Amino acid sequence: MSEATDTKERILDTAERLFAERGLGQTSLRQITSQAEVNLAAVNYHFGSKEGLIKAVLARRLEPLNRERIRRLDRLERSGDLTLEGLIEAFIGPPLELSRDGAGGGRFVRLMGRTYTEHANFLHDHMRQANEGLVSRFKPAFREVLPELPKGELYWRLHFMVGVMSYVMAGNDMMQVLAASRGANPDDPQEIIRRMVPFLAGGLQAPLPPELQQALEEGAAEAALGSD
Amino acid sequence: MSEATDTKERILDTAERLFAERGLGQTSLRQITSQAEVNLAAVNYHFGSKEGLIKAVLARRLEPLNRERIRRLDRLERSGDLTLEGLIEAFIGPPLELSRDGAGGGRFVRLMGRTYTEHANFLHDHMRQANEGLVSRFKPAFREVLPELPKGELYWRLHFMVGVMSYVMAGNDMMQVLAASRGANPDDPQEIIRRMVPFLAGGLQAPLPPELQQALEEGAAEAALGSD
DNA sequence: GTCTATAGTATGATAGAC
DNA sequence: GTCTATCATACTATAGAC
Repeated sequence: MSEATDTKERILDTAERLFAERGLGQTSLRQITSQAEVNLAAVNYHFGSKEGLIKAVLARRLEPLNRERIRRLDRLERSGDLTLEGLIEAFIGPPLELSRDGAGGGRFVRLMGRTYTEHANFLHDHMRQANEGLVSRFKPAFREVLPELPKGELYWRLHFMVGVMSYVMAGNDMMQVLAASRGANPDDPQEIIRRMVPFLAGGLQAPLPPELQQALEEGAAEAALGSD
Repeated sequence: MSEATDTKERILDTAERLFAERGLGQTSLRQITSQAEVNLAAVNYHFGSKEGLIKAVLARRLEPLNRERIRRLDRLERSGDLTLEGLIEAFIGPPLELSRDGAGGGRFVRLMGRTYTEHANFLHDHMRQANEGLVSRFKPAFREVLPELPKGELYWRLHFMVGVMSYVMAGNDMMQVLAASRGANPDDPQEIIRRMVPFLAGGLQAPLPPELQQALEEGAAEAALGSD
Protein backbone atom coordinates (compact mmCIF):
# COMPACT_ATOMS: atom_id res chain seq x y z
CA MET A 1 0.00 0.00 0.00
CA SER A 2 2.83 2.38 0.75
CA GLU A 3 4.34 1.52 -2.60
CA ALA A 4 0.97 1.94 -4.27
CA THR A 5 0.40 5.31 -2.66
CA ASP A 6 3.76 6.36 -3.88
CA THR A 7 2.89 5.44 -7.43
CA LYS A 8 -0.48 7.12 -7.16
CA GLU A 9 1.08 10.32 -5.89
CA ARG A 10 3.73 10.30 -8.54
CA ILE A 11 1.07 9.94 -11.19
CA LEU A 12 -0.99 12.76 -9.67
CA ASP A 13 1.99 15.10 -9.45
CA THR A 14 3.12 14.44 -12.99
CA ALA A 15 -0.38 14.61 -14.43
CA GLU A 16 -0.97 17.92 -12.67
CA ARG A 17 2.17 19.37 -14.16
CA LEU A 18 1.55 18.15 -17.68
CA PHE A 19 -2.14 19.06 -17.67
CA ALA A 20 -1.25 22.58 -16.61
CA GLU A 21 1.50 22.89 -19.18
CA ARG A 22 -0.24 21.41 -22.20
CA GLY A 23 -3.90 21.14 -21.41
CA LEU A 24 -6.00 18.11 -20.63
CA GLY A 25 -6.73 16.86 -24.13
CA GLN A 26 -3.19 17.41 -25.35
CA THR A 27 -1.65 15.34 -22.57
CA SER A 28 -1.54 11.61 -23.14
CA LEU A 29 -1.40 8.90 -20.52
CA ARG A 30 1.84 7.78 -22.06
CA GLN A 31 3.47 11.13 -21.46
CA ILE A 32 2.31 11.04 -17.87
CA THR A 33 3.38 7.52 -17.07
CA SER A 34 6.75 7.82 -18.77
CA GLN A 35 7.63 11.04 -16.97
CA ALA A 36 6.29 9.71 -13.69
CA GLU A 37 8.39 6.60 -14.29
CA VAL A 38 5.51 4.29 -13.65
CA ASN A 39 3.91 1.74 -15.87
CA LEU A 40 1.34 2.76 -18.43
CA ALA A 41 -1.22 0.38 -17.00
CA ALA A 42 -0.93 1.93 -13.55
CA VAL A 43 -3.17 4.84 -14.47
CA ASN A 44 -6.05 2.64 -15.43
CA TYR A 45 -5.42 0.46 -12.41
CA HIS A 46 -5.49 3.31 -9.89
CA PHE A 47 -7.90 5.76 -11.49
CA GLY A 48 -9.95 3.65 -13.87
CA SER A 49 -9.60 5.99 -16.81
CA LYS A 50 -8.10 9.25 -17.93
CA GLU A 51 -11.26 11.03 -16.85
CA GLY A 52 -10.92 9.51 -13.41
CA LEU A 53 -7.35 10.73 -13.22
CA ILE A 54 -8.36 14.26 -14.15
CA LYS A 55 -11.01 14.33 -11.45
CA ALA A 56 -8.54 13.01 -8.89
CA VAL A 57 -5.97 15.65 -9.82
CA LEU A 58 -8.52 18.41 -9.33
CA ALA A 59 -10.08 17.05 -6.17
CA ARG A 60 -6.77 16.56 -4.39
CA ARG A 61 -6.10 20.28 -4.20
CA LEU A 62 -9.53 21.81 -4.61
CA GLU A 63 -10.92 20.41 -1.41
CA PRO A 64 -8.31 21.83 0.98
CA LEU A 65 -8.28 25.03 -1.08
CA ASN A 66 -11.98 25.67 -0.63
CA ARG A 67 -11.78 24.71 3.02
CA GLU A 68 -9.18 27.45 3.44
CA ARG A 69 -11.36 30.03 1.69
CA ILE A 70 -14.27 29.19 3.93
CA ARG A 71 -12.02 29.23 6.99
CA ARG A 72 -11.00 32.79 6.13
CA LEU A 73 -14.57 33.81 5.65
CA ASP A 74 -15.45 32.31 9.02
CA ARG A 75 -12.69 34.30 10.65
CA LEU A 76 -13.80 37.51 8.94
CA GLU A 77 -17.34 37.05 10.15
CA ARG A 78 -16.29 36.21 13.70
CA SER A 79 -14.04 39.26 13.80
CA GLY A 80 -17.07 41.42 13.12
CA ASP A 81 -15.07 43.26 10.47
CA LEU A 82 -16.59 41.93 7.30
CA THR A 83 -15.56 44.30 4.51
CA LEU A 84 -15.89 43.96 0.76
CA GLU A 85 -12.14 44.00 0.34
CA GLY A 86 -11.67 41.34 2.99
CA LEU A 87 -14.28 39.17 1.39
CA ILE A 88 -12.69 39.44 -2.03
CA GLU A 89 -9.35 38.53 -0.56
CA ALA A 90 -10.77 35.52 1.23
CA PHE A 91 -12.12 34.34 -2.09
CA ILE A 92 -9.28 35.04 -4.50
CA GLY A 93 -6.37 34.92 -2.05
CA PRO A 94 -6.01 31.21 -1.36
CA PRO A 95 -5.95 30.09 -5.00
CA LEU A 96 -3.51 32.80 -5.95
CA GLU A 97 -1.30 32.20 -2.92
CA LEU A 98 -1.23 28.53 -3.70
CA SER A 99 0.82 29.46 -6.73
CA ARG A 100 3.66 30.24 -4.33
CA ASP A 101 3.92 26.96 -2.47
CA GLY A 102 6.91 25.19 -3.86
CA ALA A 103 5.25 21.85 -4.47
CA GLY A 104 3.40 22.29 -7.70
CA GLY A 105 0.72 24.62 -6.38
CA GLY A 106 1.42 27.05 -9.18
CA ARG A 107 0.84 24.41 -11.75
CA PHE A 108 -2.43 23.45 -10.19
CA VAL A 109 -3.61 27.03 -10.13
CA ARG A 110 -2.94 27.38 -13.81
CA LEU A 111 -4.72 24.13 -14.44
CA MET A 112 -7.67 25.37 -12.42
CA GLY A 113 -7.78 28.60 -14.38
CA ARG A 114 -7.94 26.59 -17.56
CA THR A 115 -10.74 24.32 -16.47
CA TYR A 116 -13.09 27.29 -16.56
CA THR A 117 -12.74 27.56 -20.30
CA GLU A 118 -11.87 23.99 -21.16
CA HIS A 119 -14.42 22.11 -23.23
CA ALA A 120 -15.46 19.01 -21.40
CA ASN A 121 -18.88 18.51 -19.94
CA PHE A 122 -17.79 16.12 -17.24
CA LEU A 123 -15.33 18.78 -16.11
CA HIS A 124 -17.92 21.52 -15.78
CA ASP A 125 -20.16 19.22 -13.80
CA HIS A 126 -17.31 18.15 -11.58
CA MET A 127 -16.19 21.72 -10.93
CA ARG A 128 -19.68 22.94 -10.26
CA GLN A 129 -20.23 20.16 -7.78
CA ALA A 130 -16.85 20.70 -6.14
CA ASN A 131 -17.58 24.41 -5.71
CA GLU A 132 -21.15 24.08 -4.53
CA GLY A 133 -20.40 24.49 -0.85
CA LEU A 134 -18.08 27.38 -1.52
CA VAL A 135 -20.62 29.31 -3.53
CA SER A 136 -23.46 28.84 -1.08
CA ARG A 137 -21.22 30.12 1.69
CA PHE A 138 -19.83 33.19 -0.07
CA LYS A 139 -22.92 34.41 -1.88
CA PRO A 140 -24.80 35.58 1.24
CA ALA A 141 -21.65 37.21 2.56
CA PHE A 142 -21.28 39.26 -0.60
CA ARG A 143 -24.93 40.20 -0.36
CA GLU A 144 -24.32 41.43 3.15
CA VAL A 145 -21.49 43.78 2.22
CA LEU A 146 -23.26 44.93 -0.95
CA PRO A 147 -26.82 45.35 0.30
CA GLU A 148 -27.72 48.05 -2.19
CA LEU A 149 -27.00 45.83 -5.17
CA PRO A 150 -29.95 43.92 -6.65
CA LYS A 151 -29.49 40.19 -6.35
CA GLY A 152 -29.45 39.57 -10.07
CA GLU A 153 -26.86 42.24 -10.62
CA LEU A 154 -24.67 40.84 -7.86
CA TYR A 155 -24.57 37.44 -9.48
CA TRP A 156 -23.45 38.90 -12.79
CA ARG A 157 -20.69 40.77 -11.04
CA LEU A 158 -19.51 37.78 -9.05
CA HIS A 159 -19.14 35.98 -12.34
CA PHE A 160 -17.11 38.86 -13.70
CA MET A 161 -14.90 38.50 -10.64
CA VAL A 162 -14.43 34.81 -11.36
CA GLY A 163 -13.53 35.83 -14.89
CA VAL A 164 -10.70 38.04 -13.72
CA MET A 165 -9.52 35.42 -11.28
CA SER A 166 -9.47 32.58 -13.76
CA TYR A 167 -7.72 34.72 -16.35
CA VAL A 168 -5.00 35.59 -13.88
CA MET A 169 -4.77 32.02 -12.68
CA ALA A 170 -4.48 30.69 -16.19
CA GLY A 171 -1.29 32.76 -16.16
CA ASN A 172 -0.59 33.06 -19.82
CA ASP A 173 2.51 34.74 -21.14
CA MET A 174 0.97 38.16 -21.37
CA MET A 175 0.44 38.27 -17.65
CA GLN A 176 4.01 37.20 -16.97
CA VAL A 177 5.43 39.74 -19.36
CA LEU A 178 3.31 42.45 -17.86
CA ALA A 179 4.41 41.70 -14.34
CA ALA A 180 8.05 41.47 -15.28
CA SER A 181 8.05 44.72 -17.27
CA ARG A 182 6.47 46.51 -14.33
CA GLY A 183 9.29 45.62 -12.02
CA ALA A 184 7.02 43.24 -10.16
CA ASN A 185 7.87 39.68 -9.35
CA PRO A 186 5.45 37.70 -11.48
CA ASP A 187 5.71 34.82 -9.05
CA ASP A 188 4.60 36.88 -6.09
CA PRO A 189 0.88 36.42 -5.68
CA GLN A 190 0.66 39.21 -3.12
CA GLU A 191 1.67 41.65 -5.82
CA ILE A 192 -1.21 40.53 -8.00
CA ILE A 193 -3.72 40.32 -5.17
CA ARG A 194 -2.85 43.85 -4.11
CA ARG A 195 -3.77 45.02 -7.60
CA MET A 196 -6.82 42.86 -8.10
CA VAL A 197 -8.61 43.72 -4.89
CA PRO A 198 -9.16 47.43 -5.63
CA PHE A 199 -10.16 46.65 -9.21
CA LEU A 200 -12.69 44.05 -8.12
CA ALA A 201 -14.00 46.12 -5.23
CA GLY A 202 -14.47 49.05 -7.60
CA GLY A 203 -16.29 46.86 -10.07
CA LEU A 204 -18.50 45.09 -7.55
CA GLN A 205 -19.71 48.29 -5.94
CA ALA A 206 -19.99 50.36 -9.11
CA PRO A 207 -23.23 52.30 -9.59
CA LEU A 208 -25.95 50.47 -11.46
CA PRO A 209 -26.22 51.07 -15.20
CA PRO A 210 -28.68 53.90 -15.85
CA GLU A 211 -31.33 51.70 -17.44
CA LEU A 212 -31.42 49.31 -14.51
CA GLN A 213 -31.39 52.08 -11.98
CA GLN A 214 -34.38 53.60 -13.70
CA ALA A 215 -36.22 50.31 -13.83
CA LEU A 216 -35.75 49.92 -10.11
CA GLU A 217 -37.02 53.37 -9.36
CA GLU A 218 -40.06 52.84 -11.49
CA GLY A 219 -41.13 49.97 -9.29
CA ALA A 220 -39.96 47.13 -11.47
CA ALA A 221 -37.92 46.20 -8.43
CA GLU A 222 -39.55 42.83 -7.98
CA ALA A 223 -38.55 41.63 -11.40
CA ALA A 224 -35.04 43.02 -11.19
CA LEU A 225 -34.40 41.70 -7.70
CA GLY A 226 -35.68 38.29 -8.58
CA SER A 227 -36.17 35.58 -6.02
CA ASP A 228 -33.33 33.19 -6.28
CA MET B 1 -11.56 29.05 -58.08
CA SER B 2 -15.23 29.55 -57.25
CA GLU B 3 -15.43 25.88 -56.40
CA ALA B 4 -12.25 26.13 -54.43
CA THR B 5 -13.43 29.17 -52.53
CA ASP B 6 -16.59 27.34 -51.74
CA THR B 7 -14.67 24.43 -50.30
CA LYS B 8 -12.38 26.75 -48.43
CA GLU B 9 -15.27 28.63 -46.90
CA ARG B 10 -17.07 25.45 -45.98
CA ILE B 11 -13.96 24.23 -44.22
CA LEU B 12 -13.52 27.53 -42.41
CA ASP B 13 -17.15 27.62 -41.28
CA THR B 14 -17.14 24.05 -40.05
CA ALA B 15 -13.76 24.36 -38.39
CA GLU B 16 -14.87 27.50 -36.60
CA ARG B 17 -17.94 25.75 -35.27
CA LEU B 18 -16.14 22.61 -34.13
CA PHE B 19 -13.17 24.48 -32.66
CA ALA B 20 -15.54 26.59 -30.61
CA GLU B 21 -17.57 23.60 -29.49
CA ARG B 22 -14.78 21.18 -28.63
CA GLY B 23 -11.57 23.12 -28.52
CA LEU B 24 -8.70 23.18 -30.95
CA GLY B 25 -6.81 20.10 -29.86
CA GLN B 26 -9.93 18.01 -29.47
CA THR B 27 -11.12 18.68 -33.00
CA SER B 28 -9.66 16.48 -35.70
CA LEU B 29 -9.33 17.28 -39.36
CA ARG B 30 -11.48 14.24 -40.03
CA GLN B 31 -14.36 15.65 -38.02
CA ILE B 32 -14.04 18.92 -39.89
CA THR B 33 -13.84 17.52 -43.39
CA SER B 34 -16.58 14.97 -42.88
CA GLN B 35 -19.02 17.55 -41.50
CA ALA B 36 -18.02 20.08 -44.12
CA GLU B 37 -18.58 17.36 -46.70
CA VAL B 38 -15.22 17.92 -48.31
CA ASN B 39 -12.33 15.59 -48.78
CA LEU B 40 -9.89 15.03 -45.96
CA ALA B 41 -6.96 16.09 -48.13
CA ALA B 42 -8.57 19.44 -48.92
CA VAL B 43 -7.49 20.93 -45.62
CA ASN B 44 -3.85 20.29 -46.22
CA TYR B 45 -4.21 21.46 -49.79
CA HIS B 46 -5.83 24.79 -48.93
CA PHE B 47 -4.26 25.59 -45.57
CA GLY B 48 -1.09 23.54 -45.51
CA SER B 49 -1.67 22.10 -42.07
CA LYS B 50 -4.01 22.09 -39.14
CA GLU B 51 -2.09 24.98 -37.66
CA GLY B 52 -2.56 26.95 -40.88
CA LEU B 53 -6.28 26.26 -40.74
CA ILE B 54 -6.52 27.52 -37.17
CA LYS B 55 -4.74 30.73 -38.08
CA ALA B 56 -7.00 31.22 -41.09
CA VAL B 57 -10.12 30.69 -38.97
CA LEU B 58 -8.98 33.31 -36.51
CA ALA B 59 -7.74 35.85 -39.04
CA ARG B 60 -10.90 35.76 -41.12
CA ARG B 61 -12.96 37.36 -38.37
CA LEU B 62 -10.36 39.03 -36.20
CA GLU B 63 -9.26 41.51 -38.82
CA PRO B 64 -12.65 43.09 -39.53
CA LEU B 65 -13.46 42.88 -35.83
CA ASN B 66 -10.46 44.92 -34.79
CA ARG B 67 -11.06 47.37 -37.63
CA GLU B 68 -14.52 47.95 -36.20
CA ARG B 69 -13.17 48.53 -32.70
CA ILE B 70 -10.72 51.08 -33.99
CA ARG B 71 -13.43 52.70 -36.13
CA ARG B 72 -15.53 53.22 -33.02
CA LEU B 73 -12.59 54.67 -31.17
CA ASP B 74 -11.96 57.05 -34.08
CA ARG B 75 -15.56 58.16 -33.97
CA LEU B 76 -15.44 58.69 -30.20
CA GLU B 77 -12.36 60.83 -30.50
CA ARG B 78 -13.74 62.89 -33.37
CA SER B 79 -16.95 63.49 -31.47
CA GLY B 80 -14.92 65.09 -28.70
CA ASP B 81 -16.85 63.02 -26.16
CA LEU B 82 -14.29 60.44 -25.16
CA THR B 83 -15.52 58.89 -21.92
CA LEU B 84 -14.28 55.86 -20.03
CA GLU B 85 -17.57 54.08 -20.56
CA GLY B 86 -17.55 54.81 -24.27
CA LEU B 87 -14.01 53.56 -24.58
CA ILE B 88 -14.80 50.33 -22.79
CA GLU B 89 -17.77 49.79 -25.04
CA ALA B 90 -15.72 50.43 -28.16
CA PHE B 91 -13.32 47.75 -26.98
CA ILE B 92 -15.62 45.03 -25.67
CA GLY B 93 -18.73 45.83 -27.73
CA PRO B 94 -17.77 44.55 -31.18
CA PRO B 95 -16.63 41.10 -30.07
CA LEU B 96 -19.66 40.63 -27.88
CA GLU B 97 -22.05 41.94 -30.50
CA LEU B 98 -20.55 39.63 -33.04
CA SER B 99 -22.11 36.81 -31.06
CA ARG B 100 -25.46 38.01 -32.34
CA ASP B 101 -24.87 37.91 -36.06
CA GLY B 102 -26.60 34.81 -37.32
CA ALA B 103 -23.70 33.48 -39.31
CA GLY B 104 -21.48 31.79 -36.79
CA GLY B 105 -20.25 34.93 -35.10
CA GLY B 106 -21.21 33.55 -31.72
CA ARG B 107 -19.14 30.49 -32.30
CA PHE B 108 -16.17 32.57 -33.25
CA VAL B 109 -16.48 34.70 -30.16
CA ARG B 110 -16.43 31.64 -27.97
CA LEU B 111 -13.45 30.35 -29.87
CA MET B 112 -11.69 33.66 -29.37
CA GLY B 113 -12.40 33.61 -25.67
CA ARG B 114 -10.84 30.19 -25.51
CA THR B 115 -7.68 31.12 -27.33
CA TYR B 116 -6.70 33.32 -24.41
CA THR B 117 -6.32 30.30 -22.17
CA GLU B 118 -5.52 27.66 -24.75
CA HIS B 119 -2.06 26.15 -24.58
CA ALA B 120 -0.34 26.61 -27.89
CA ASN B 121 2.61 28.87 -28.39
CA PHE B 122 1.94 29.51 -32.05
CA LEU B 123 -1.53 30.69 -31.03
CA HIS B 124 -0.29 33.20 -28.48
CA ASP B 125 2.16 34.59 -30.96
CA HIS B 126 -0.48 34.80 -33.64
CA MET B 127 -2.99 36.52 -31.38
CA ARG B 128 -0.44 38.94 -30.03
CA GLN B 129 0.57 39.89 -33.53
CA ALA B 130 -3.03 40.16 -34.70
CA ASN B 131 -3.87 42.46 -31.78
CA GLU B 132 -0.80 44.63 -31.96
CA GLY B 133 -2.40 47.50 -33.82
CA LEU B 134 -5.45 47.38 -31.62
CA VAL B 135 -3.48 47.61 -28.42
CA SER B 136 -1.27 50.46 -29.56
CA ARG B 137 -4.37 52.41 -30.54
CA PHE B 138 -6.42 51.83 -27.40
CA LYS B 139 -3.73 52.14 -24.75
CA PRO B 140 -3.16 55.91 -25.15
CA ALA B 141 -6.90 56.48 -25.24
CA PHE B 142 -7.34 54.74 -21.90
CA ARG B 143 -4.50 56.78 -20.53
CA GLU B 144 -6.28 59.91 -21.59
CA VAL B 145 -9.53 59.12 -19.78
CA LEU B 146 -7.70 57.79 -16.73
CA PRO B 147 -4.94 60.37 -16.33
CA GLU B 148 -4.65 59.99 -12.59
CA LEU B 149 -3.80 56.29 -12.85
CA PRO B 150 -0.10 55.41 -12.91
CA LYS B 151 0.87 53.77 -16.17
CA GLY B 152 1.89 50.49 -14.59
CA GLU B 153 -1.36 50.26 -12.71
CA LEU B 154 -3.36 50.97 -15.85
CA TYR B 155 -1.78 48.07 -17.69
CA TRP B 156 -2.64 45.67 -14.92
CA ARG B 157 -6.21 46.84 -15.00
CA LEU B 158 -6.52 46.61 -18.75
CA HIS B 159 -5.46 43.00 -18.43
CA PHE B 160 -8.11 42.44 -15.80
CA MET B 161 -10.60 43.88 -18.27
CA VAL B 162 -9.44 41.43 -20.93
CA GLY B 163 -9.88 38.71 -18.33
CA VAL B 164 -13.53 39.56 -17.82
CA MET B 165 -14.10 39.88 -21.53
CA SER B 166 -12.51 36.58 -22.45
CA TYR B 167 -14.35 34.77 -19.66
CA VAL B 168 -17.66 36.10 -20.90
CA MET B 169 -16.76 35.36 -24.49
CA ALA B 170 -15.75 31.82 -23.66
CA GLY B 171 -19.40 31.57 -22.68
CA ASN B 172 -19.36 28.48 -20.56
CA ASP B 173 -22.49 26.96 -19.13
CA MET B 174 -22.39 28.94 -15.94
CA MET B 175 -22.77 32.18 -17.82
CA GLN B 176 -25.70 30.83 -19.81
CA VAL B 177 -27.44 29.50 -16.74
CA LEU B 178 -26.92 32.77 -14.95
CA ALA B 179 -28.39 34.82 -17.75
CA ALA B 180 -31.35 32.53 -18.21
CA SER B 181 -32.19 32.39 -14.51
CA ARG B 182 -32.11 36.17 -14.35
CA GLY B 183 -34.76 36.53 -17.00
CA ALA B 184 -32.18 37.83 -19.42
CA ASN B 185 -31.72 36.52 -22.90
CA PRO B 186 -28.30 34.87 -22.78
CA ASP B 187 -27.93 35.42 -26.49
CA ASP B 188 -28.44 39.15 -26.27
CA PRO B 189 -25.01 40.74 -26.06
CA GLN B 190 -26.46 44.15 -25.21
CA GLU B 191 -27.73 42.68 -21.96
CA ILE B 192 -24.24 41.55 -21.03
CA ILE B 193 -22.51 44.71 -22.24
CA ARG B 194 -24.90 46.82 -20.18
CA ARG B 195 -23.76 44.90 -17.11
CA MET B 196 -20.09 44.72 -17.92
CA VAL B 197 -19.50 48.38 -18.62
CA PRO B 198 -20.30 49.69 -15.13
CA PHE B 199 -18.33 46.86 -13.55
CA LEU B 200 -15.28 47.53 -15.71
CA ALA B 201 -15.54 51.29 -15.37
CA GLY B 202 -15.74 50.93 -11.62
CA GLY B 203 -12.73 48.66 -11.60
CA LEU B 204 -10.61 50.73 -13.93
CA GLN B 205 -11.10 53.95 -12.01
CA ALA B 206 -10.98 52.45 -8.52
CA PRO B 207 -8.73 54.20 -6.00
CA LEU B 208 -5.18 52.93 -5.83
CA PRO B 209 -4.37 50.32 -3.23
CA PRO B 210 -3.14 52.03 -0.04
CA GLU B 211 0.45 50.82 -0.35
CA LEU B 212 0.83 52.12 -3.87
CA GLN B 213 -0.86 55.38 -3.07
CA GLN B 214 1.55 55.88 -0.24
CA ALA B 215 4.55 55.01 -2.36
CA LEU B 216 3.48 57.61 -4.87
CA GLU B 217 3.06 60.30 -2.26
CA GLU B 218 6.46 59.55 -0.83
CA GLY B 219 8.07 60.46 -4.11
CA ALA B 220 8.68 56.99 -5.43
CA ALA B 221 6.58 58.15 -8.33
CA GLU B 222 9.28 57.61 -10.92
CA ALA B 223 9.60 53.94 -10.17
CA ALA B 224 5.89 53.32 -9.91
CA LEU B 225 5.04 55.24 -13.06
CA GLY B 226 7.72 53.58 -15.05
CA SER B 227 8.65 54.77 -18.49
CA ASP B 228 7.08 52.49 -21.00
C1' DG C 1 -8.77 21.04 -57.32
C1' DT C 2 -10.48 16.77 -55.83
C1' DC C 3 -10.19 12.15 -54.87
C1' DT C 4 -8.56 7.26 -52.84
C1' DA C 5 -5.34 4.95 -50.45
C1' DT C 6 -2.04 4.59 -47.17
C1' DA C 7 2.13 5.58 -44.61
C1' DG C 8 3.59 6.47 -40.13
C1' DT C 9 2.52 7.43 -35.65
C1' DA C 10 -0.05 8.13 -31.39
C1' DT C 11 -3.88 7.19 -28.60
C1' DG C 12 -6.94 4.90 -24.44
C1' DA C 13 -7.69 0.69 -22.65
C1' DT C 14 -7.13 -4.28 -21.40
C1' DA C 15 -5.55 -9.23 -21.05
C1' DG C 16 -2.69 -12.05 -18.67
C1' DA C 17 1.93 -13.38 -16.73
C1' DC C 18 4.41 -12.56 -12.52
C1' DG D 1 0.34 -3.91 -7.60
C1' DT D 2 3.25 -4.08 -11.40
C1' DC D 3 4.68 -5.46 -15.69
C1' DT D 4 4.81 -6.60 -21.07
C1' DA D 5 2.44 -7.05 -25.02
C1' DT D 6 -1.16 -5.92 -27.78
C1' DC D 7 -5.88 -4.66 -29.53
C1' DA D 8 -8.62 -1.49 -31.74
C1' DT D 9 -8.85 2.91 -33.02
C1' DA D 10 -7.69 7.49 -34.03
C1' DC D 11 -4.69 10.91 -35.80
C1' DT D 12 -1.89 14.21 -39.28
C1' DA D 13 0.01 14.25 -43.46
C1' DT D 14 1.22 12.86 -48.15
C1' DA D 15 1.68 10.34 -52.60
C1' DG D 16 -0.30 9.75 -56.82
C1' DA D 17 -4.39 8.79 -59.99
C1' DC D 18 -7.87 11.51 -62.21
